Amino acid sequence: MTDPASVAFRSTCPLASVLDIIGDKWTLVIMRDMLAGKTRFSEFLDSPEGLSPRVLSQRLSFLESQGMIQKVQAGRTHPAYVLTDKAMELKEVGIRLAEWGLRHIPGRVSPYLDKFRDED
Amino acid sequence: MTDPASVAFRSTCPLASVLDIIGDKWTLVIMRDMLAGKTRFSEFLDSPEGLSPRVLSQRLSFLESQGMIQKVQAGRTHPAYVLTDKAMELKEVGIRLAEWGLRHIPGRVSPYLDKFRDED
DNA sequence: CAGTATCCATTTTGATACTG
DNA sequence: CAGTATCAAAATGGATACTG
Repeated sequence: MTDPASVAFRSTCPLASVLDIIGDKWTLVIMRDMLAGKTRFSEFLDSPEGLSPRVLSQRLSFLESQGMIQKVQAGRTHPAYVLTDKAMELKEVGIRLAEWGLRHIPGRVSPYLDKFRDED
Repeated sequence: MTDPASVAFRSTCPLASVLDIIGDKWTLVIMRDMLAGKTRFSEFLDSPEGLSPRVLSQRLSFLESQGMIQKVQAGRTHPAYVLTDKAMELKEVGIRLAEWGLRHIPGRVSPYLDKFRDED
């Protein structure tokens, strides 16, 4: 794996630094979709949140540069994006965030959460 | 930004919706400082990440409108901001994010993490 | 001290057209 | 299909002066 590209970390605080990598509204959504089995560019574009190809492309590149995802392309097939082990270590955090959302935000619906939990 | 903000949720997904509330680079940093015992406006401004009074004010108002923090003002004393129980339920998530940062981002330093862990 | 107001630069985004 | 290019619009941010 290549060295992660440098990020302009605001401090040496580990929490703030993690946020410098995944602290936005899109990154964990993309990772959620990967966890749900999506691998292709067009599949991510189809998410209900509706992100643009521009933003998706930017996030994928950045996440790859940070060693969070890997772009796999075998021959002439469609590229597949998969989470690295490093990123998978955030799965539990994602589940807990979603559970918090279910508890505290009315009207949330989660078809996949039970499935994710069971895989642990 | 004084209106009791309703959030423009992008979807009914609980994870995406949580990110619509705390999905940025500043919110969890402010909550971290509250967890560390800070309660006052000027204390938050002193954080090593260096946020402006403008951003701080915006985030505090929004978080209060979302029931994440409470502004406590007794008489003529300085206002104190404290996390609600609802927000405290994200403490464990914050700890896990910080631990991930310590493991995967070189050079991170965390004087308070052990303390936070012990309080659980 | 606790914020708010202002000004302005930078970033981010959306929509969409376009290319291999 | 998998992106990139482009352009305008909007959100966000920093710095700082200012008020009760």
